[in-house]
Amino acid sequence: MSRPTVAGVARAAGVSVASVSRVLNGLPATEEMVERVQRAVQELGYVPDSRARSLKVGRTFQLTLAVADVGNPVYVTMMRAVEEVVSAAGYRLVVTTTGPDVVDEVALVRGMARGYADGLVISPLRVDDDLIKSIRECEVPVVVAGNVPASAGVDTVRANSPKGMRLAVEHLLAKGRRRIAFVNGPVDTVPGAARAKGFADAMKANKLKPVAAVEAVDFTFAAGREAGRELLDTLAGGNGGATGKSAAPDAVIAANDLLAVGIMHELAARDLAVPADVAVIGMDDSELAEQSFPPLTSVNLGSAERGRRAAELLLARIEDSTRTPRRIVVQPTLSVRRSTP
Amino acid sequence: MSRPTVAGVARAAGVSVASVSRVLNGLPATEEMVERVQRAVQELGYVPDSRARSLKVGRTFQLTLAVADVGNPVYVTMMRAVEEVVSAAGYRLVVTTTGPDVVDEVALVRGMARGYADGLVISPLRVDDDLIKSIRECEVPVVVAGNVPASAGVDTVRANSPKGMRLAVEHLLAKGRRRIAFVNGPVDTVPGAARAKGFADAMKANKLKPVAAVEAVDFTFAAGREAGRELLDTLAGGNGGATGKSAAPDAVIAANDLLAVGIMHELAARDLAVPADVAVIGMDDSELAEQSFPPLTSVNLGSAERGRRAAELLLARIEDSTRTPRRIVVQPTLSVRRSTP
DNA sequence: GTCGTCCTTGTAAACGATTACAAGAACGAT
DNA sequence: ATCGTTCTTGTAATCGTTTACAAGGACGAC
Repeated sequence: MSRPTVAGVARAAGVSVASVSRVLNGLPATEEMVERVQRAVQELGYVPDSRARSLKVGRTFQLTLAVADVGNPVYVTMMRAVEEVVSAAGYRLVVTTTGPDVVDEVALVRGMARGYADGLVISPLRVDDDLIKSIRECEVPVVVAGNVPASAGVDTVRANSPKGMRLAVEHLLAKGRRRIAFVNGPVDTVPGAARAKGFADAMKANKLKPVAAVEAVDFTFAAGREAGRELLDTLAGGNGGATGKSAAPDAVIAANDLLAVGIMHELAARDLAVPADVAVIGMDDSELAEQSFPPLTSVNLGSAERGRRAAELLLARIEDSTRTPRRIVVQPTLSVRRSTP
Repeated sequence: MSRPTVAGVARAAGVSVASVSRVLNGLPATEEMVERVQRAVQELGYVPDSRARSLKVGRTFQLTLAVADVGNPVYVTMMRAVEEVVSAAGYRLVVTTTGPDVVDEVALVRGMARGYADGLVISPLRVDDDLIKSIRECEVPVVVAGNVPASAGVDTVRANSPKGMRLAVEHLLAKGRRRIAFVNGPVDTVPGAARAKGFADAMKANKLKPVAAVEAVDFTFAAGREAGRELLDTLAGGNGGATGKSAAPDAVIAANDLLAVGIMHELAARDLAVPADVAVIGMDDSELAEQSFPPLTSVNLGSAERGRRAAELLLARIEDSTRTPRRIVVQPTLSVRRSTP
């Protein structure tokens, strides 16, 4: 015996399919009708088929959140915020992961045309014209949690990296650190580029020259550790053979928390104390920042708020597809912990 | 102009809808037919509607992975493994999160009847008869990544917690630690219960008495920290007024990595050195274990392999729904890092 | 030339829901 | 008693696919 359908319920209740559908959707019906249908539904254990329903009504009541890397704790913060907003609005949230390649992101956005969900929040690492084009042409509303050109004409919620960088640099400066190094992620990514520029500007504004800057191969812990190694090796070498503390920076800023934690491991391996010898600042202020040891001072780029606002933007656009695109930028704060003096 | 359908393509190509569908699905057709249809598809930018398709064929080519807490790094390991297997088999993976309540899990499993996906991998924290019943009656195949009674008759892949505990205890013993404390998660959860029993058995087998055991309110970092506080306070009090090191355990085993890291923070706050004063062992061997400082010795309960096997089991059952349920248990190993001597 | 076979293509009926429209019932007002 | 209004219910069309079935064409064998 296969799954009951609305027709089966109708038969069991001795009413028409239309009536069944009506009581199921809370449309007006007599008490007796409601009673009979609900009894039949109970009896048969009927559950409506969402595919059929969404085919007819043109909505799935599902929303998709696409992130590049589930291993990056900044996304769990964002995910929680998005989940909260969309579930309050009666949507299911499904999460998919795209990986670092822009082509996969384009494929995902194009794929939305298949009708998987009513909307998409995407946080792309890399952005190119193809991706922007696919977003503009997407069948369903898309909001970008990240930075795309205003000319793209899409809803976005982004962080203010430059200001975040300024917070970091000035905090270090206030603590008397001036030999500041920077470990970025890949500079061909959107956040990587933004942070590179933000860091350069912040340093210039404070009349500082970076003691070194290295680019990790991605935004992961392993890459951070490797970048830390490279950073410290280079510095030791550049000092004409001097080794160890003398040549080391007295502070390093990392483009995200995973990188920062990787760097702290490398510092520890070289017996450099954090924050006594080297202060470390991360970015994202993810759960990892408080879990790391020492707890990591981190620039809070507002990932929770970005998630929340992105979700709200998406819901608003689903409601009214003609509204003019908004570009929200959320302001950073600094969460000071023990990795800085 | 709205989205093109197969009818639109058929009109544009001057052929029938059946022919369009056939070439789209790779069924035999003349070269010319294929040519014309593909041209029309290109021209109109046609993308098939997966809702309609799956309504007709009864499959969605989506699989769901449901986890309790996206913030727990053990799930990212598992998620990666599942993703790899299912995408290789041509399925999309969607991830949803259930929260800690069993009723939400039941709702999710029941909800699968709506046709969201062709199968489900679920890793429930808490299991009751309702949940088992819902799994057995589920319209789509379900495999449980976790422990449910054999009588439930469902495919499961689970860890061997008792053996894992034995690895942990014996490692500590080999290092000369005998004052072993245990921090568990909620004992009304499946992993909590398994680890409680595993720990007790392992201690007994080695003729040891636990110096203390506390139960955290959940499996999170914050709960670990709080449990660490409670543990150390209790011990200090129980020692008749003596404070600090003398009363402390010389080793702590935690039921997962998040708890372990929380405990390490509390130890640090009390100037207890890891591993010199207190050794710490976590479980799950998640990414957090290598990211923490000092890197955490952790019992690898095989989350990646569990994910992989669970996904394979699911695919196999989708293939053949009559096969007899399998119960796979994957064996633990110990990843020794610097939190133990 | 006729017939049978095989191959390609088209027509129309599903899949399981929602909903426009029509029909019937109930009821009060005239 | 008749009519009009309102309210409830049923019939049937529809969403965008796939696919069973039938029809037509090509071709070789007799």
